[in-house]
Amino acid sequence: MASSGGNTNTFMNSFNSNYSFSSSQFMTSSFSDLLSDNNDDNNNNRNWGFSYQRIMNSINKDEVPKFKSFPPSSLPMISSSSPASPSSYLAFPHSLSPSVLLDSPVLFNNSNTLPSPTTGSFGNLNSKEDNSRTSDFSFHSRPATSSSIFHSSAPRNSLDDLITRQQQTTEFSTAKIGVKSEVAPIQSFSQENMQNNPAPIHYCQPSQYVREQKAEDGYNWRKYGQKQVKGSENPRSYYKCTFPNCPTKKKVERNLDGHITEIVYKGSHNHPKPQSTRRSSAQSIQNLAYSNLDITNQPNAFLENAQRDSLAVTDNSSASFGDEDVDQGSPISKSGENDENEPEAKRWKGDNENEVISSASRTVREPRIVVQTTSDIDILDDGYRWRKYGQKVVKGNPNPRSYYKCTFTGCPVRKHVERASHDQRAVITTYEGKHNHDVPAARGSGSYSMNKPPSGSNNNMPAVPRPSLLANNSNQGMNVSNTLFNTAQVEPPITLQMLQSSGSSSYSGFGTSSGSYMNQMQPTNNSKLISKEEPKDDLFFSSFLN
DNA sequence: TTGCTTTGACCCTGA
DNA sequence: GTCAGGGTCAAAGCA
Repeated sequence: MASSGGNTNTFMNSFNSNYSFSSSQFMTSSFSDLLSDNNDDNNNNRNWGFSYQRIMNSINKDEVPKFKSFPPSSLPMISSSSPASPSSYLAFPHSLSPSVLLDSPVLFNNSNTLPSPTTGSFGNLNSKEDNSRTSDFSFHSRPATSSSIFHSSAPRNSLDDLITRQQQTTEFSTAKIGVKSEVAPIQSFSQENMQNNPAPIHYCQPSQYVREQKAEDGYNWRKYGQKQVKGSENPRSYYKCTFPNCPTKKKVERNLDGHITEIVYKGSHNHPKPQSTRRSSAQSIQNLAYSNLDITNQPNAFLENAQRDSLAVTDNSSASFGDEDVDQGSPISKSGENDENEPEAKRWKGDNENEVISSASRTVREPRIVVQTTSDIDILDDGYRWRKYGQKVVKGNPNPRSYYKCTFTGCPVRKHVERASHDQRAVITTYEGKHNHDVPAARGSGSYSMNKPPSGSNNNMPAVPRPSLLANNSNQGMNVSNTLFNTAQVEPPITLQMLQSSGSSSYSGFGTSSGSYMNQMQPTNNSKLISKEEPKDDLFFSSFLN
């Protein structure tokens, strides 16, 4: 954290996204063991699940493993055929039937599952994949997806409960934070890890992957282009929804192994999810998890569910869903409308904006799933509304710096966000100026005002709408974290790590200031999603510790 | 034959 | 005005 003179406050936040655990381990170890079970991988700056690879690579090839070396956590789809990073899998013992888990409303608590923003669903479980999973079932301890899927607030119990919670932890760890070496991860995986401890991995060739991925979210996509984006080894594929006149597109980045490292959705489907024969046997995760959250047809319902259930909305939820929701008064349904209201070029501008914003999230979640916003106004993490007015790669830092202005009329505050050159996991948010207004209230949520700092409080920093969990956070930390969170896509579930850390000072960065875990936990999508979640989690963890 | 992927070229935008 | 980069087009090839 640093101050750059005047009203400029620079904050740095560092986090580590590499936390996951083996279910097998989980099954045989106590949680305390899991908590204390460190893994050297954790010290390797593992950023699988980090689609920000290009930046990473450009930063320090020696320090930052490439995707080649560390397959990112993979798809948002729970598919054995998906070449998800081994590390991203949560293998279940034979004794624990996958089908049971899948069928368990507990495991996939629909209230907390979050579908792909635009598709309203996540991965599918193809029948053939089911076969492969019968003996070795694995879950993606995935980011947006997994988090969404496993992020449950409903009361649970027994094994499923544990698994679910553990999954939450996994997911959260993977997705969120950064505790890097300061905190012993429950277990961190890496490709090396997996090589040493071969686990059931179901790889498929990239091409195959692509094909299968087509229907993973329940929609049919046509690939219309592929590009090698600069600074990244990962080719980016462009897909269009094949439904006539459907404007939805998505960009998918895969690493060389074919693992999806990033998915960016643009627009929303204007049609029901096509019935697919492929989604059969085991039912797709999306069906299981989002049976009542199909935003495709009921976009508003999605957000409502998300809010009601304190769901973690995927990444740019704030920039996409949240953004659209808040900015335009009506939730998700706006996304598509937005597309129509803005010229294509501008929409893409907005997309880029999201790209930038979400880029940071790549460090914490992989792959990130972004619903492209069509608005060029973002409500970033801190509750204020920002308009991106520029982006630039400044000297000394290969990472692009996104520039934002507060959209409040007459407000001079600006900020820029960039990833630290020395540590791709560190995000630097620099604020300039003072807000001359209160935090704008989010439409329909009132969460902003609720979390708004008392008037007269230090207004240097954008007020951060964060509830109790953030009580210990400094504004500075919040700012940073907000940024991170905003990019994180998902409101992270509280994890065991958090529990552990909350009561231990050893967990540096947790609940403290910048770089704190707590900070990063702040939902990107603002308080609207966290308001109800907190109490639950508090109770949840309390009970868990007991 | 159909539908999809691949891939090089072109277009657009922003620096 | 130039250049770089991302997004899209569309022909060719494949299953």
